[in-house]
Amino acid sequence: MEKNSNILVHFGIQVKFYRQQKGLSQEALAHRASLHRTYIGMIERAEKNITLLNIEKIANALEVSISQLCDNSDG
Amino acid sequence: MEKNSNILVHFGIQVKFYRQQKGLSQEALAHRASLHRTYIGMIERAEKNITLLNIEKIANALEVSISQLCDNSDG
DNA sequence: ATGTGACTTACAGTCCGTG
DNA sequence: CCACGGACTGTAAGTCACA
Repeated sequence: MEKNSNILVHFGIQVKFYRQQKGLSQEALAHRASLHRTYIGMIERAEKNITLLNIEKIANALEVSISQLCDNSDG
Repeated sequence: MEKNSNILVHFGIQVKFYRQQKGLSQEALAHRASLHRTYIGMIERAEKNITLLNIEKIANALEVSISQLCDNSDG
C-alpha cells in the first residue's frame, strides 16, 4: 500500500492500463500524442522522469485527466 | 471551451495559491521541497516545464494532492 | 508489436548576484 | 521577500538499429 514514492512507476502503469483499455498499441498512442513509440515504452517502464507538458499530451491522447494518471489514492 | 493548454501557468498559479495559504515564502517552500529558491519562483511564473518527480515533491511540501495542482477543469 | 543501448540536442534545475 | 539575468551541470527529449 505504501507507494514506492515511485510515482513514475505508478504513472507508467496507468498509461499502460488506459492504453490497453482503448485497444491502442504503443505505436498508436505515440502517434496520437505526437511522441515517439520508443518514448512511450520508456514511460510505461518508468525509465524517464516525464515533464508536465508530455504528461498532458499523453493524458489527452488517452482521453483521461492528469489526475487519473498521477493520483495514487489521494494520499 | 478551450483551455490554454498552458498547464504550466495553471500549475504555477496553484503552487502560489497553496503556498501563500500556508504562509510560506518561496524560500521556505523550496526548503521543504528540497528544491532551489529560484526554481520555485520560475515555476510560479511558468518559466519551467517541471518534471513529475518535482511535481510530487512540491505537492508533498504543500500537503496537497497532485490533482489539486494539475487538475484544470477537465471536462 | 515491444525492449534496449547508444546517441545528440534541448532544457530542467542550481547557484551567484542585482534591484 | 520576490523578480529576473547569466552561466553552469545534469538529464529529459527525441530518434535509431537491432534483438
